[in-house]
Amino acid sequence: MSIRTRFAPSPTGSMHIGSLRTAAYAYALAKHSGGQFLLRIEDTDQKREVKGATQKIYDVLQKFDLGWDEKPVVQSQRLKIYQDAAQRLIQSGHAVSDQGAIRLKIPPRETISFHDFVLDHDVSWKSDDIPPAVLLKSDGFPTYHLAMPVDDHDMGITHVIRTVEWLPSTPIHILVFKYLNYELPQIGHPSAILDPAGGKLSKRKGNVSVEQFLARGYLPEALLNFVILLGWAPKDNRELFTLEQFVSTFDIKGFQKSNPIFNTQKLDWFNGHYIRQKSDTELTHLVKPYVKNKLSSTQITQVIPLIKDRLIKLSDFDQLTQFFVSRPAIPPNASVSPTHLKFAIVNIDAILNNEIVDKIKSQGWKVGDFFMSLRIAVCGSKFTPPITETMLVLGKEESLKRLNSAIGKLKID
RNA sequence: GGCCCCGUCGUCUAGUGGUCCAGGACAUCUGGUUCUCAUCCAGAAAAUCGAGGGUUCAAAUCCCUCCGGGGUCACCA
Repeated sequence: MSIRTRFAPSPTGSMHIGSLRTAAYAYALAKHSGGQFLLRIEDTDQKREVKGATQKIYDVLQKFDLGWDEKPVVQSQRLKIYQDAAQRLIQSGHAVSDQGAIRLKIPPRETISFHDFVLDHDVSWKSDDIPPAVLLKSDGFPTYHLAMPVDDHDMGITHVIRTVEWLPSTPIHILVFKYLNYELPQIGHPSAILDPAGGKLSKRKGNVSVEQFLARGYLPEALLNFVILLGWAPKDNRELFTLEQFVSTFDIKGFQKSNPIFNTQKLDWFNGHYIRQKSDTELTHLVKPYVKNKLSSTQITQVIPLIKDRLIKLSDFDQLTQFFVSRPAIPPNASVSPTHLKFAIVNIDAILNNEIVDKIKSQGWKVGDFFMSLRIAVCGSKFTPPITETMLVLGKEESLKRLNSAIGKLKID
């Protein structure tokens, strides 16, 4: 029998980075063995539902190539099914009406346990510790505790992957599966991502939405690679994974049981790495939505090779190329030699043709010193891409203007 | 507080009784390449394996207690 997993988000806003990770795990578990990865929209709380959120879920999954099989199941379209299930539970004596809602009846003095395939051991509870959870709300909508067993059964889910915060309510679900005469699927609880400040990573504490990371210039492949390694690792210490590679090496034995802290330093490294993997053409295309300064399309194309090794996020583009659009101010106390600049003006063609080094040396100057003078005069910064190449992109005319302007300013000072 | 989960370098982790005085990656530091920065390459520092007891010839690996972290106790998921 093939493995069937599902990703079951609630459409309550933009997708959480942790949800992306859970989706990737569920996807990999299914696809590793050629199974199916299904999608379910858990929209049973009318108050929390956000319009457009469902579409966002589809968009994000597609952006990360986490394609799902079959038609997504939408819980709000299955109300009758849940209501019938609740009635059956009442009839079999396992649920009771309570002020318009229907609650699960908890059997006394029983031990409820299951084998968690992520934790890799049994977890058990005394039934007396379990609360009589509401299964069907008075508005006729099911709670998660009813909808999850019913849907996972109907969808033929074989393996449920959800983060540890669900572990405490698992005995409720086990009971519902049992009383509905449904076979219990395999259930596994990967760790929950923790906030660096403590507690679980939440929207209130910072940037946790996938959209925001994308908007800040992180590549999907970098985000995915980063996130799958928060709580999962292969036995051979590999770090770089495409989705396909992740799927093929995925193994439930790779789950780490402790909760990882969401430290994004490594994400930056992944992002820089994947940016450098791109061709100049691809990168030019990718960076365009982030270009807010006034560089023309041609200029962007010319500049990309110069800044490729310096980009950490796509959104760094403007900052790294600022001196292309605005004439820089010469920083005070900058060590710029007017003699260097005059020499550069006279020899501008040699500079642009990359034939200047010997001439610098024959002047008895250090090559580095000379270029630093140019760098500061032309870009107003001590840190830039190679200055000759930068001037080439700037053009002869603009380069001369800046050199002359710098000389003028230096004289005034 | 009750119940439940977890505890290896700052961070993500490898490790399932001996080959571990614990390996990799990020971050950090140093050196090399380079016209600066960055990239790239090389190297260093960094974990008494949460603590204390056991079991064993032998424990990061098994057991117990404690401590610490996290989750959950909604007609939210």
